[in-house]
Amino acid sequence: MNKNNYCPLNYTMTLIGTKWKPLILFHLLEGALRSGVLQKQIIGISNKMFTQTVRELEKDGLVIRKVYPVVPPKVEYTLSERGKSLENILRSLDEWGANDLDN
Amino acid sequence: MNKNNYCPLNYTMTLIGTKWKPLILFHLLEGALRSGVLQKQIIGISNKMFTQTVRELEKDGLVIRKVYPVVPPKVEYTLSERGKSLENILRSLDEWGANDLDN
DNA sequence: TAACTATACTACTTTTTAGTAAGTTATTGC
DNA sequence: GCAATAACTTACTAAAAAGTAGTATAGTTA
Repeated sequence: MNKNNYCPLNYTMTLIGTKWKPLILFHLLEGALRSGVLQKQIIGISNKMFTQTVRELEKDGLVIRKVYPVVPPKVEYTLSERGKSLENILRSLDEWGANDLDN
Repeated sequence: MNKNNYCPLNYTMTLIGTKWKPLILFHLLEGALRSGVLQKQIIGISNKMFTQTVRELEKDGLVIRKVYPVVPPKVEYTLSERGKSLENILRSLDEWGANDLDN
């Protein structure tokens, strides 16, 4: 238990509270995606941040990374069960933003 | 419309996606709080980050800052309607963290 | 008159996050 | 044998977020 965990909300934020994580998880809600396809959907992300972010999500058990041993490489990302359990939150965040933008 | 807004979720994250914002909003769900009381509830926050963060939340219209012209100063923070509309999200994030910590 | 109060501001430093640009891999198809 | 491919990886730089420590305020109370 680190010092950020006295409040569960804070713990949640350490897992998904960065610029790109929620966006990547959100795009994976629709199902598995090849690395390159997913990356193209995340407009504005650099190659470095994409790889770094999905790897962190993998390390935290929110996404599953499946590598096919072919050349050129093929890698697919899917949400884990733990990742899927964020679905309501991710959709709520998106909906809130959509409503708020309407004013 | 800036470049982060192509997805509403991303827009939401620019409003509340920092270390302390969700935590401060969460603690205000219970009602108005004096500045010092609120700050003491946010364990680990520095004085600077507290002031800076509530002021940003005020600027974004998520909290209301009420100043009483007395000495020593008295300042109260409340959620605005816009801030209150985040209630479900904030509680969901907290609940998700609580469940996840249980494994 | 000096300490105390609650709130905030400032300058400065450190830490974290993000971006750029180039290189690596191993096989295929020309 | 050389370019094209998809998915990284690395070194370096830049920008954003957060932390530390000190200062300001102006009435009230000892």
